[in-house]
Amino acid sequence: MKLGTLLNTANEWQATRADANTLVELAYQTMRRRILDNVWAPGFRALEQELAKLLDMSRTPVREAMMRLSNDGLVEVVPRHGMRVLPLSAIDMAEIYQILGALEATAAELVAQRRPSSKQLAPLDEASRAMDQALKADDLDAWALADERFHRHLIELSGNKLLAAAVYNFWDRAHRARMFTLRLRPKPVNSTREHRELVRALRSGDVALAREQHREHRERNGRVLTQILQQFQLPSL
Amino acid sequence: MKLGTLLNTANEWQATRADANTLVELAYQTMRRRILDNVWAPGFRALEQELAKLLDMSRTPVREAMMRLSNDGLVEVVPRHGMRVLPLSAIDMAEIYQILGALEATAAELVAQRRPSSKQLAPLDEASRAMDQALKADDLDAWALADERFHRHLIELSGNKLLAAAVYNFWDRAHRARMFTLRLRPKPVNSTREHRELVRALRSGDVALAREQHREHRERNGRVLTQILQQFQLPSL
DNA sequence: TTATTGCTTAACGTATACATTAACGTATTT
DNA sequence: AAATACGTTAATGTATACGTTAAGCAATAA
Repeated sequence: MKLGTLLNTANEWQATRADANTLVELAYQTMRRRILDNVWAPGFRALEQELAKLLDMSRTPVREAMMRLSNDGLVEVVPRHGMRVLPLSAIDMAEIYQILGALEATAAELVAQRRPSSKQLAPLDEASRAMDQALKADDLDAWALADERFHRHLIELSGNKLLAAAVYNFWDRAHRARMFTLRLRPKPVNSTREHRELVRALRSGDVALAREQHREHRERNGRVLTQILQQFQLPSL
Repeated sequence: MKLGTLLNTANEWQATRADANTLVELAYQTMRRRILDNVWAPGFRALEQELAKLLDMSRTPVREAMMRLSNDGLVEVVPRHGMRVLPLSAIDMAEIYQILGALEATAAELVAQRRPSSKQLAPLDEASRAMDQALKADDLDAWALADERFHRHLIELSGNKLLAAAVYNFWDRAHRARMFTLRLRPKPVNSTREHRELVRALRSGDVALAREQHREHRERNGRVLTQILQQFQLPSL
């Protein structure tokens, strides 16, 4: 309780976002989810008015939500053509994974610098185990969830809030492509090993190693994804 | 004509932002400039209505502009207290420079990978020369401009547009602190040398060296800045 | 047939009216 | 005197009306 209070006073404005029962928030979350879940596939178009009717509100909150999605890089808004869910080109994916490589590697470095306790690293181990299990059970969705859990916890451990926010933003952009290619690429049998190696580097406080390991991890990831996108000629994924 | 048309169809929406004579754009640019130039210092507060009157427009475009500034991390919007220009804590600065270190180092790496021609690197040399000159003339403002030119060109050379956009965003956030500390810190006599060394690494295509050099360059930068902020106890800069 | 011009109208940008919320002061109670 | 409850009101959130713009089409001229 005490802790919660303290955290809230620190940045209460963030709280006003996620939960706030404002219509803008509702519109934003709804539309974002539909895009990420590919219910509104890339190329999907809609006008302010239609969306307003669909969401049962007026154009104003829809507009604001559209602006936020546009800022997130999920849609583009063209003056008389409404909003259009952006396709994800292979080029975009390559760019995004370069960025993620840079940011997450830095996060790993920061974690290693902090000499994390075993307790702090436990969730990473847990996630690694879950990934293994999911892979054995051939449950790729569970694998993806555990993978995300691993990376999310790593980012949080870095302590750099702005970095975390930036990373999450780029994750969002890549999310659809990741899900789409999940079943098209070779089984991620090496991923778990790479994660375990990273944890070892973190535990030993080997800053440079942690950084490089994660950098390469993400770079490999990006290459695989990009190649698949190109292979499948998914011009408008 | 033909050419223009073709270019427009490619990404006309980008054009609609920078120039578009829309009131939102006007409000956004005006307010952003005032914040970056410290006309509206950190802690400055204003209500939608006041701003609307000030900018001679209605609340609607002001609202949208405020939202964009909030997304940029320049202001926060608290429901019944209007907009408040955010202070820049030493912690924020440290976080930002960690991010910039990661992103710009990756940019340097990408440039080195591309084996840039002398012609492509020329603007970097020019900027370095201008920095030297400015330093000799004791013109810190000119120095800062040349420094920014150098870094901007480097980023552009990387070819990663998303990375560039991300970097520019974080530059904006750090801008006020940079300007503020420009005259409080020791003269950046080493900066030019560091830039020249980086250019050498780029020219020779030494990917790892380029990356590390830029990383450390930004990290030193960040440390200096952060220390000054702490020293001067600028709790609400 | 093809290019150009003007008209129609859908969509949006902006203003404004209205509803909702919470901050603040006041009064009442203990 | 302190605390709490309540009403007032300022500020925001949302809806809607209105004027402007440009996309698309049709008609006309080359």
